[in-house]
Amino acid sequence: MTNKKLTLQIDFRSGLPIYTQIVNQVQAQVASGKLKPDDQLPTVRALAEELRVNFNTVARAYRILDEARIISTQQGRGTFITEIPPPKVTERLRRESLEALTQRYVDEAARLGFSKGEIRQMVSDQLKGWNESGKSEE
Amino acid sequence: MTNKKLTLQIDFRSGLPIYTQIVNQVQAQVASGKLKPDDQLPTVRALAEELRVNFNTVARAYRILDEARIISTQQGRGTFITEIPPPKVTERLRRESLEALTQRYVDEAARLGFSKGEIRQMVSDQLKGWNESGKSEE
DNA sequence: TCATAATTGTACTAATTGTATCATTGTCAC
DNA sequence: GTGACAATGATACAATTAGTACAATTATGA
Repeated sequence: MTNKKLTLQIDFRSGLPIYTQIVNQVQAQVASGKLKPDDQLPTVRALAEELRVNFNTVARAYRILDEARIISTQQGRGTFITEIPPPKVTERLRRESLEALTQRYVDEAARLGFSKGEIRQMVSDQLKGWNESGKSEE
Repeated sequence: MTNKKLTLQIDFRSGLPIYTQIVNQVQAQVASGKLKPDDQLPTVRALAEELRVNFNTVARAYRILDEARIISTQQGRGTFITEIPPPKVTERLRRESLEALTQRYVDEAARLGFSKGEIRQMVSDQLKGWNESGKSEE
């Protein structure tokens, strides 16, 4: 399912900024599994109209969620839920997830005619230029 | 062989514009030798239908490839892979293709919280169970 | 041969979507 | 009251994809 209704309840008198409420509720729905990876969120304008707020407010919420890697916004395309970073999944699921991702990569590289050696070398090179701890939490 | 099937994998949510994905993959297949000089690519409309995108999106990709002298588009005739570019260029394209593909993979794995060691290990494992011969299967 | 249709890429425009910048409003400390 | 700051809104912009009309080439058939 790519497109979700995304039912949000905005309380205009709660004192909480609207964009914060949007952030919180989207976050909650992702956490609860109501929103799943690759689900497409409403456009900033559509959601804004539904909530009767300015679309910049929605955009602001989306930007915060994007920076938090919860969603991925793409100009001209739309906004999508990213894959859940596995914090609490089992080790087995974690492994399977990496396995699937890697298999897609290797298959694709093979399809493009690259050899084992080339692939191994390139992965090695890319990993070299990457500071392990820096999960880019800046 | 004049006409190729041109199997492309478009990921509509990868963040990369569709036309960019087409460019990258054609480029990679040319570099890898999977597509050879004088091979005819699908028409913009045919490829567009297959990929379920607008034909202008394919046309845009073709135009970029044309400007890069990788393909030659001829109004009313079709689109063809150009003569062999200098080996220097092919080698560069080849490397760039794999580099881009690998970077996407590593970035994604990193984003999901996997460590360098885990990634390296998984790639190594996947490569092990793969018989090298599959280089140019047709 | 010539006329005409079909095929193929091109050009221009429109629609959809998110982004950037600045203005307005409202609240709170002083 | 005044100034500072945060939240929201208004406006213009940029990126991507789609729609429509057209031009060049090739195929077809009288």
